[in-house]
Amino acid sequence: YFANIISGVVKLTKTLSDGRQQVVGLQFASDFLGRPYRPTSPYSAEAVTRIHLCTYEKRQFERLVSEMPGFEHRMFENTLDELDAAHEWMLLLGRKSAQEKVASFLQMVAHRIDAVGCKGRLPGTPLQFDLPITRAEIADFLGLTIETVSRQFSKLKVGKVIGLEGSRTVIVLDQARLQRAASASE
Amino acid sequence: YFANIISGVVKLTKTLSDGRQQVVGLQFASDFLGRPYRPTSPYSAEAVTRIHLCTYEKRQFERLVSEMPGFEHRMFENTLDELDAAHEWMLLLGRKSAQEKVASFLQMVAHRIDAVGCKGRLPGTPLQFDLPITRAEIADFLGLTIETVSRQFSKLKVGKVIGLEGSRTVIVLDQARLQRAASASE
DNA sequence: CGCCAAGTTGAAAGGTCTCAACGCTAGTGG
DNA sequence: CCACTAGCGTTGAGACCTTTCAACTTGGCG
Repeated sequence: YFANIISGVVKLTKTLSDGRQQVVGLQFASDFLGRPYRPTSPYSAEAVTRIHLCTYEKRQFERLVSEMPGFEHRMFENTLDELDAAHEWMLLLGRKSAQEKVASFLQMVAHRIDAVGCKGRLPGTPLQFDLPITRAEIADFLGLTIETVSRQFSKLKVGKVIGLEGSRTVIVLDQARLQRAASASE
Repeated sequence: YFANIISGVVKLTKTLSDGRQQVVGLQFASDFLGRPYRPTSPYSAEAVTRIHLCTYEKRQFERLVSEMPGFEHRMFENTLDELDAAHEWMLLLGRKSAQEKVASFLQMVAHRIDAVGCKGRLPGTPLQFDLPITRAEIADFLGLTIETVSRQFSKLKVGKVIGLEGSRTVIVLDQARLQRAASASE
């Protein structure tokens, strides 16, 4: 089966035989799910929020490919973008410290939310958003433990870089400092 | 410019502003280089051996796309495979120990070499091959330091899992144990 | 009100990194 | 022919960061 996400968030994970898990992708509204041209996906997908999907079968996918000229092209471009994102994530996983990982994560979420959610946000207003996932899932995403993620959140909070309301709501107090803490690539 | 690799190995890297580097891909003979539909690649490419390329311009690429019906489709499938490989690598970078990383790396190279190089190898013969890259590059690939990579090679050698002739030539003595040391995904 | 899951915090253990010294090999020039 | 040098690789010791294990707190919900 294939699907497009209408609303909600889906995580793509890979797991080692002893249970260690790594999130290899987060898919948001309008993103595609499934592995074309293969019988099975090399990863598992799991909803992290309530979701609405638009599912269709392999057959229908093939019909779309053959009948809509631009369809496969668009899929191709999306896949190229996903590959770029994966590369960026490899840099994070391989070379960044826990502090940088968490800061980068917050920036990514802020960016995605900003692009979608709060169009009417006033410039200058501190950016605020809700994390779509739990600490455990963030840890699996960043290649860290829950405790380390929690400690880094606390550090950023104490340093007045972010504010927290409950454990899900994040307010970016100092975007410049968050940016620097994330150590973007050259 | 775009290119296909005729022979040799190319590494794709991303770098942080302070110089930390991560190899995000290794491209071998017959693989494609370049980022379609974007003015620039989000990574840099560097030859790690003497290479032969077949280069062509953006224009020619576009002509290939429009004139050869199956061309873009094949590119798409290759990209999907690269994405799968990237996901596998994210699991390695985020969740595996140094020991497992090095073992996984050796397995990957052995597999790639086996598929291409020594077709006439007798079953049962210990698999032998030359590493295409230096310790420093392996370290950048695995998200480790040179020293840690070196230590893990030594451990595998002492444990009789592999043998080394010089620093480039590797002989796999115990494929089963190497497999286990690599902790493949479920 | 009390329970359970999620999150936080502390202390100790462990793994990887850093810094430093040393070894090996190949190319160079005397 | 051979010391010499430079680059790559190995090894050791200590520092540092993340993990592990444990206790504790918070928040949502019956």
